[in-house]
Amino acid sequence: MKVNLKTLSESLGLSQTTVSRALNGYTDVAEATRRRVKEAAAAMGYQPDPLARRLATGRTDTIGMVFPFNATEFGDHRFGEVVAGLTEGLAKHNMDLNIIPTRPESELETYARIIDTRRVDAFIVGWTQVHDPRIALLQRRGFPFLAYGRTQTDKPYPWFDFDNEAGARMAVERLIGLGHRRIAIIHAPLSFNFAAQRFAGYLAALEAAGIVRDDSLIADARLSRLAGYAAMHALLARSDPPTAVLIDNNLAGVGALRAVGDLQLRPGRDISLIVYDGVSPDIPLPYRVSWVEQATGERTGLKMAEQIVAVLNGKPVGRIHHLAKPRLVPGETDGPLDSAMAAAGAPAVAPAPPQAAPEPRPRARKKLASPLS
Amino acid sequence: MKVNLKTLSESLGLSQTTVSRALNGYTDVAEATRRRVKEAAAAMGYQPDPLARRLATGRTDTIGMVFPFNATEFGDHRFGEVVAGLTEGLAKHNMDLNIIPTRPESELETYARIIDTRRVDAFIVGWTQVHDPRIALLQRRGFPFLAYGRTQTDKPYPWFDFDNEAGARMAVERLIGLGHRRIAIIHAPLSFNFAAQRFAGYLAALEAAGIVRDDSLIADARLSRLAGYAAMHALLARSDPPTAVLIDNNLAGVGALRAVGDLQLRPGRDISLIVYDGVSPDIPLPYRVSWVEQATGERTGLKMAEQIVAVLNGKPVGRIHHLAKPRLVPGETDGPLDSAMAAAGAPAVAPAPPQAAPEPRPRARKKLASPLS
DNA sequence: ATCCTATTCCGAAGCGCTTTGGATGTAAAG
DNA sequence: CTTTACATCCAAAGCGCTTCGGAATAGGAT
Repeated sequence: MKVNLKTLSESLGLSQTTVSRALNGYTDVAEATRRRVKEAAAAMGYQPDPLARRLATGRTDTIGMVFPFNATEFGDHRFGEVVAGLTEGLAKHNMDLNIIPTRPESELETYARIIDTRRVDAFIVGWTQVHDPRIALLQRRGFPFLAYGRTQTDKPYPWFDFDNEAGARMAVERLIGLGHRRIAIIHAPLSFNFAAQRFAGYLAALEAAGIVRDDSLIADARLSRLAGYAAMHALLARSDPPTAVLIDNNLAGVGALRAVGDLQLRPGRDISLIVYDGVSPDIPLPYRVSWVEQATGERTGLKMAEQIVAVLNGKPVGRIHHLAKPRLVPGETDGPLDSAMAAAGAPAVAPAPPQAAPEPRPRARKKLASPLS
Repeated sequence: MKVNLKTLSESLGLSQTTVSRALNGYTDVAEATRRRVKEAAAAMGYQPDPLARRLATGRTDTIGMVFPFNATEFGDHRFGEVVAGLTEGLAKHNMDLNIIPTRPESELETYARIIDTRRVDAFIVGWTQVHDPRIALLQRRGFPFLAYGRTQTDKPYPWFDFDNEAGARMAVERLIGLGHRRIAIIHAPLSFNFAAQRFAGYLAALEAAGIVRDDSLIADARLSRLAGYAAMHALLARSDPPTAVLIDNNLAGVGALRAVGDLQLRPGRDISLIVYDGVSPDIPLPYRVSWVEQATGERTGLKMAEQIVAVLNGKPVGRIHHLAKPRLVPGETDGPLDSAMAAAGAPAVAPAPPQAAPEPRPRARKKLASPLS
């Protein structure tokens, strides 16, 4: 049978008030009583009805994360880690994370609906844009949230972010240190906060080294494997291809590495590659990728959980910031310019691509039939 | 200011009861009154508080889907489609879908917790196992759910499923029709309902054609790209490799195709491949994959939404079933056995793999250094 | 003996909605 | 003119919990 506060308190000979307060850790209840109550509650399997509790307190103890579903993959491999960390971190505070799916075109309406129906206490806003309408909405409505990635707005707001600019800069500086000058970047749309920042880091590193920016080495690519593939393909098909490339996200990174492989080039020797954020461990690759590592997703999630709790506890939002420092993890996909040069001068080491008759081919030169048809 | 039933009804000079009933479509309120109420509600921006409504009705209008997060990808590309369809279908009934993340090891506890705290009206249980403890739990607790994929249990329960056996059978029959005899399968762990069914279809097709089952052509692979890659690699490294392979899931499919590519073999000529469920459109591939198509994820989701609504409306669960028929979509990755034979006899057309000296190589024979270290 | 101060407990009022079981008024039926 | 039958509307009782504002009891201080 259903045991609620009423039955519990009656069976204990106490008032509902006292039982409730005992269970919720108020100090105005004797320790002995509290123990009795707790034991009885456990014995009878009492579980406070969260619906009732919510109505009474106005809180839902749930954090929302609206997730726009397109028909492709459901986020990258980092996303899963972050969610896992977030879940765990929130659990410590007896809170739940809810992922609320939405069609991409009605994302804003979904936010509005969730706010109106008070289904969550706060949001976590991911994949922030430089100008983010979701954050504008949340600020206008005065609804608590934590931005996962910064954005541009006058009003203060709480955020978690990585030092993307520093990370990209480190990566490019390393490539420069290896002797590279023709350094390309494949970046996600610059409307994304992270892409804009990483791009800025790329430019800063070049400028600091006195390398003039070459716009033809800058490839704007959608956030997808396919786009990364196409972009890398295009870069390598040039008559004067870059000797090094920074790919600013792991999805495009997978595609870019694929393109390099399809062209029979060997990363680290024929061309140097650094992938921001690495690639999913579930991608079969014969080498370790050089990458810029951010804090692991789990740690990120845990930290964000703390932050969102702080937000809900009324800590001034202008004070809730965390900037995680990235780290460069050298792998086998970057190397000194010399080796690339040597390779370029030497006879073909890499065999011809499939379907093409073998021929000496210093570097990818001819435009191969693109798989993207 | 906050407008609730009380203020609304007072401003209208009506009772809360009438306003509530007017808004909720009861027939015992005059049409004129209903109109007045609705207009006022719209004008004042009245939104019934779902928390209060839930407490009163006991329903949450939310369907839950607990999702175990491992640190890798967040589901395959079909998952996103299904969720999208589900969301849309539920929206028609003013219901929401909630994805509830959990650590894989505590999945069952998460179910229990959600049930205890009555956060959702019903669950959708995905990735069903042949013997599924989650379904056992839900049945024991008498909690409504819809299984996405069948399972083994005595008690009747509602499910949505694909005719996996027929699908696999069709695929293998096609390969047989193309002349193949040495047909391998790379399958997910058979504890998965879909894998067991597809495997059964594979065996049935072989048997019907009088081909003796060869256990060495049966590869058990985790549900991942990497596992598919390794499995295919192993199959092709044999001295007597198969001439055709059925891969029973799209994740392993990507890996398998990758392995074939890395070995410089051309699918459809050197070896025939059919991937159950196709591969993500975001994978760069120079050919169209032959695959077994199930209903699109969107349609699947929509159908499931209807089903779960039926469950909640009390339709007998033993009557809520849907078996979707798969369809074979021919692509370029399968072909007649002859071509494979011809290729095997002819001089090497495919160049040697990178890092290995070119040599005539009829078919993948020597074990290449595996990228999986 | 009286007054204070803790300490511990509890009555009752919500939170905002749904729903049961009438109450009221009006028109059709007898 | 009284009944009966609808058609409308509403008072009040929950749903199960939290919390405000005391109340009661027991010591200690005066």
